[in-house]
Amino acid sequence: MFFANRMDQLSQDLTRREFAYTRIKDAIRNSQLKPGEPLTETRLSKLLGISRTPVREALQQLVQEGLAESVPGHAVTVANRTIQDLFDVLHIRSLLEPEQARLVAEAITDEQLEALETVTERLVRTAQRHDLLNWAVEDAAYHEILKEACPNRLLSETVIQLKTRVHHMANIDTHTDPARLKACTEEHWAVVEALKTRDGNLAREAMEAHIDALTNSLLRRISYR
Amino acid sequence: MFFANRMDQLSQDLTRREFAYTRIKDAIRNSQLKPGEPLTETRLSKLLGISRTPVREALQQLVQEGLAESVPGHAVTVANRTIQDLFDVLHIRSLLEPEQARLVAEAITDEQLEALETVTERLVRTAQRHDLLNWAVEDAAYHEILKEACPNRLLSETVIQLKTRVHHMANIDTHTDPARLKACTEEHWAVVEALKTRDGNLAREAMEAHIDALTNSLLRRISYR
DNA sequence: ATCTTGAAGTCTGCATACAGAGGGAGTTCA
DNA sequence: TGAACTCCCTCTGTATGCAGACTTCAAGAT
Repeated sequence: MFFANRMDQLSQDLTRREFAYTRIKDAIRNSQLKPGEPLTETRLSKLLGISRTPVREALQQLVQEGLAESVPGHAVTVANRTIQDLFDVLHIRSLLEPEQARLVAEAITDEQLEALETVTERLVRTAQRHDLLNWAVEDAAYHEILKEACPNRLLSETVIQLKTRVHHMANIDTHTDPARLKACTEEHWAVVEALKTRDGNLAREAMEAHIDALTNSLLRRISYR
Repeated sequence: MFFANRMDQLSQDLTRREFAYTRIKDAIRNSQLKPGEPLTETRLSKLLGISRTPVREALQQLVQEGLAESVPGHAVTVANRTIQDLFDVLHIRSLLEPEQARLVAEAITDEQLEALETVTERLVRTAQRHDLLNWAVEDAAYHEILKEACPNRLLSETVIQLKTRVHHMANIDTHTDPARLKACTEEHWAVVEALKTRDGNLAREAMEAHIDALTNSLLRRISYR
């Protein structure tokens, strides 16, 4: 279960709420908690070895982030996302991320560029091993750097929030396809290369290409069903 | 204070948490709670006549929506937004809302169009009276209809979320200028007219013009300082 | 056979108790 | 005078208690 080693709740300087939040979120992401499954406060608090209060607050946060759903006066359940939700997110990302790339290109520092290259190299390595778990971790780091480098922080935060919203669908997502994962990583490289030129339009186009590729891959995937 | 008549907490079928949430949010919006002001749980719970638990949950929600800020192990404070935040939000809106308008134009029903006209008429009336409070209410209703009519719900929800994030800055916003309020309302009309043609591009352009006007008005306003 | 009713158990929403952290005033020491 | 320390008070984070709502399942009524 997702509380395999529950001991780290004290070793970290996390609050119990943050502890519960990350554990439950991870469990949703790797499908240990399945869509539609009720997230009973008592059950979770027992599993996590803490009281209901921080669990309850963690659940509230998950609901607001769209990973869980709450019917008033009823148990919180794991959100049941559809393919359409994936497309909806991609559509919004296609509006936001190219512009984000443009802004970043015009503001990124040398250190940030370097960090971005390091992370992208790690993306390549995890992609080669088809290590989806760590690929996702590096992808998050990638976006974190973009967030730092983007003058419009809210824009970056919105992008990240959108991505987490459907992150637990990674298994239906394009990334289950090894070839697609490789291509996706190359697209990341292309964006980094564009950022290095500090040409806003180039970066925007590279990111547009990336989102388009994601969308097309997903379209192809569902047409095969 | 914002708890002027605390009695309606029972008359409504709201949970205590929702009650606290709306009260505190309204108080932030009309500046009864000022930016930077600490939102002590005990104090608020006494003011609202409820216990700390639902207040705490309401505060958490406000923090996640960006209306309040939380330093771990420290009191939640009212968010201190800057003019730059307004511009950041406008920038994102300029990316999202025109596309939303396009999607809505291609999907809106006759009934929704009618409802939109009704609301926009009310916008005109409140603008004429310079009734900022009710103007905001109607504006919210306007966006609510767009949300219903938009095939990409998440897009609409993101827009609304962005707007609420800086809503409490309405006093610095363009709307304090009567002429601007009138123009803004006319821009709403223009969008509705475009939607009536069900021409996606027309609607997109009308919305673009609206956001541009908002941005320019804000730019002019701050250059006068 | 189906609908109604009801009783037990569970769960949420809320209140409250408690411990530890943090901040401030006053005091002590340099 | 100023720096540091201590005590006190308040506040947050968390645990737990309690009441009402809901579910469930089965027995009884129609």
